[in-house]
Amino acid sequence: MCAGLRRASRALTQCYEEELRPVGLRATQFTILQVLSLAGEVTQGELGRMLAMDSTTLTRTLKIMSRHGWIGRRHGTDRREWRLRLSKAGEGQLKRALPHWEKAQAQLRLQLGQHQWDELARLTNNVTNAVTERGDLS
Amino acid sequence: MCAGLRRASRALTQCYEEELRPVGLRATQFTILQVLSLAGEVTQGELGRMLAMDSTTLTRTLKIMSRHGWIGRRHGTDRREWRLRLSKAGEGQLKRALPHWEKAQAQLRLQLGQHQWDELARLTNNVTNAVTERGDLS
DNA sequence: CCCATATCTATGTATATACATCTACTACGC
DNA sequence: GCGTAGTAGATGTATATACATAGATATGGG
Repeated sequence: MCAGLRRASRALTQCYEEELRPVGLRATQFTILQVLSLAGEVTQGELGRMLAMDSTTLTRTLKIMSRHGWIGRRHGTDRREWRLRLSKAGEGQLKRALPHWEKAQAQLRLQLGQHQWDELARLTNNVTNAVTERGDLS
Repeated sequence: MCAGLRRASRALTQCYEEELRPVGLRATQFTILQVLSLAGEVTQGELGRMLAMDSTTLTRTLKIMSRHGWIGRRHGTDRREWRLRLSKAGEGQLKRALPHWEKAQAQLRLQLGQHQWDELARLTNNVTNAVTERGDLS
C-alpha cells in the first residue's frame, strides 16, 4: 500500500508540476502558498501539522520561499516561534499559479470521474487522520 | 488533490519507515527489493516505469543499494543497459524486512478497515495508470 | 560502412523530506 | 527567582526525487 500510494504520489506530482513549471513553483511550494492564503497567520509548527510534514523540513522550504519574497514572518509573543503569512508577492504568485494548478486538477478529475475523485479525496484524508491520530487540523 | 495525496504519502511513509528503521531500510529501498524479488531481472528503465519513478533517480538509489551489496548487475546484449537482480544479501535483507513491513501494513489495514483498504489500493492504481497512460506494467 | 537519430544510464543541480541533535526560549514547581 | 523539563525552530546529515544535459551505444537509411 505504501508503495502504491507513493507511486501515485510521484506520478500525480509530475502532472501538477509540469503545469506549474512556467510559474516557477513546485507542488510543495504551491501548497504552502494556498494553505497560508486560507489559514492566515500560522507558526511553522502549525503549518507542519496541517501538512503532516516535519517542521524542520519546513525550515528549508520556507527559506527558499522567503528568498523569493513570498512569505512574511514576524515574531509572536513566544519569541521562539515565527508567525508566517503570505506576502503581497506571495499572493501574486499564488494568483498566477492558480489557473495552472486548476488545469491539472480539472484534467485529473476528468480522467478519474467525479465519483473516484471524491472517494480518493475522502480516503487520503482518512489515511492521514488515521496515522496521525489527531482532531483533523486541516 | 495533489496536496492531499502527498500529505497521505508523507504520513504513511513515516509509519512504514518507523517499522523498517531497525532493519536499516527506507521505504523506497524496500519497495525495490520487493519488486526485484517478484520481477526477476529487469533493466533500470523498466524498474523506473514499474515504479513511476524517473530512471535517473534510480541511478542514485541503486548506487546506495549496491554499496550495501543488495543488488546484482550485469550487462545485457545492449551494453548501454544493466540487468538488475537481487543478490543473496538482498534476498536476506528483504526477508528480514518483510515482517516489519507487514506489521505496519496490518496495522494500517486494521485502522482503515478492509473495504477502505481495497478501495484505496484500487484508486491509487487508477491514478497511476491514468496519468502515465500505459498498459499497466506493474 | 557511415551518419543521423533515438535510447540507456550517468552527472550536475535544485528541491523535498526526515531524524538526531543543538540552541534559545517558555513554563512550571518550589 | 531558580532550576528543570518541555517546546520552537535551526543545523548536520542522509536519502528521495526530478529535470536538463552529457556520454555511450544501438538502429535504421543511404
